[in-house]
Amino acid sequence: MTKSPPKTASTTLEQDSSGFPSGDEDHARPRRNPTRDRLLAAAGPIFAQSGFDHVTVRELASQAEVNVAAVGYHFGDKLGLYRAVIESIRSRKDRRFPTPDNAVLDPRKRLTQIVSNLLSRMASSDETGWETQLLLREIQRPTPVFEHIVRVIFRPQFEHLIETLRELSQSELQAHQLEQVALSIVGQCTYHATGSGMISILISPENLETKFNTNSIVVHIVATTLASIQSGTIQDYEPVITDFLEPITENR
Amino acid sequence: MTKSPPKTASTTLEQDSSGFPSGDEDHARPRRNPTRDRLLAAAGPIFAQSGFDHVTVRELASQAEVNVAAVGYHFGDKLGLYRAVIESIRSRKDRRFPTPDNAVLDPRKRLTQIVSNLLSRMASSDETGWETQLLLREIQRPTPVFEHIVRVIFRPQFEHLIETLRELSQSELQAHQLEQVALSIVGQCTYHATGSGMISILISPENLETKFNTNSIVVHIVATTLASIQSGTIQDYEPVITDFLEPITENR
DNA sequence: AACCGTTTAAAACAATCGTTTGAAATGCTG
DNA sequence: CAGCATTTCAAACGATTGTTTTAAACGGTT
Repeated sequence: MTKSPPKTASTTLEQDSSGFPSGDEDHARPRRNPTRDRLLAAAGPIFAQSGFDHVTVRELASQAEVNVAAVGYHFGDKLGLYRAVIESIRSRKDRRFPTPDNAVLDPRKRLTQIVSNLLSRMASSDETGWETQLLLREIQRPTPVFEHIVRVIFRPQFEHLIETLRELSQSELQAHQLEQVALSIVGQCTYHATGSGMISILISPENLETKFNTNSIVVHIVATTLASIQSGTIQDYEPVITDFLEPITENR
Repeated sequence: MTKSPPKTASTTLEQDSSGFPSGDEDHARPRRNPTRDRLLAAAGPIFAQSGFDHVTVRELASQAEVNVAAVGYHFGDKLGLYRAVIESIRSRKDRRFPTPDNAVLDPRKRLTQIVSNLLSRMASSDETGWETQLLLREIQRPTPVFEHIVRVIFRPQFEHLIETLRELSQSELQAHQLEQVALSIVGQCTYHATGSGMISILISPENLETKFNTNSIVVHIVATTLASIQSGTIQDYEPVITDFLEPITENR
């Protein structure tokens, strides 16, 4: 009864559909604490590698060289620590890419840059890689933090990608077509990251090294994207394929 | 000591790097047994929905209305039951698609059929849907069965897709380019299946229903694929994008 | 009906999970 | 140094996991 943890546990029912600060709270809230920081720093890569469910608090505490009870004391529970990791990712991203309007660049080069950043950070688990991998795991197996992540992290990047595609298509594509192209890009990048285990079995080792490294895949994704959004292609093919489609599917 | 389970547990170290029959074993091995069949039938959709790790043997036994000990008795352990589910998928697939050479069809229509089958089976979890979803989970989080699945289930479909793309490209693309295009297709289908939760947040509800149903996505994927493999497009774009790429990435 | 191998059933097993406890250690203010 | 809040620690809690145990029920053969 004599103790008062700095953060209450998240066992209480959620009042705002996400356990994150709404923006108008006391700033500098994450107080400097050696064990708290050590735990927070160690938790990110561990969560990214194994996913929230498969990570044990004992593994977190062991890697951070703190006591297991430190998780409950500083973050309420395991999910609270996970939320703090997500928040650290967001604040770090905002600090590094404050305003993503480098609109002066050639849009084709900008698209290449987006894809390259996306894919290279997904590929290897280096310093910045674990953040992207953690977000990837959130797509594959959503936690209670999922919706919050999509709104504050994914949506801005998604709209930035769509804006780049809009310039490239010279306003010839409708909004939903731009969204489809954007999702195709993200989907291909995601697949090359999560499906690398299968790809390395399906592709011959020599081609895997020379033709399926990160740069080659970036070139392929950007090339096919540019080919598909150049004038007329999608519009020309759509009715043909729709004819193919109708006789083989019965529902909808 | 008086009992002799039909299947020994897989606790012994693996002798063949996969716990599956090598092909020259006694046929008709899966003997008819009501509780065994009931357990096997119930396990498939459950594994598909939650993944191997998150499924408890008590949930399996409860859904199948059998005792928990039946898992250990008939399949050795939980992984043995999972292996039996995989084997049932494979044998069922071989029976339904004995020889996939419907080469008389228009290759464009054949491609549309492949994508439509892939995507529609990924989308909904109906009778045939759980099989594809189980294989999807295997890609996202591989179990000890992963490599076996890739070799006996994924590789044939992958080569069928590549063969169709080869006909479409009229031998203008190299082998690795066909593989890249095939992976792009599979990647987009996979993403629309696994990332549906995120897509439904990013896309407006009206567009989600009219422009992002299964058929619309099939049309878009096939259209962009056809656009990218028509003569000259990839070859024309590759050097340009490679120039974009070099000044922004430093490694390799 | 008696036998016997096969199958089922309830209960318990050991291990591990997230979380909590209560006391000891620490840090800071007076 | 005394006093007190904060933080750390080892230990244990209750719940849940996959698996095993032991006996009862079943099914076919003699």
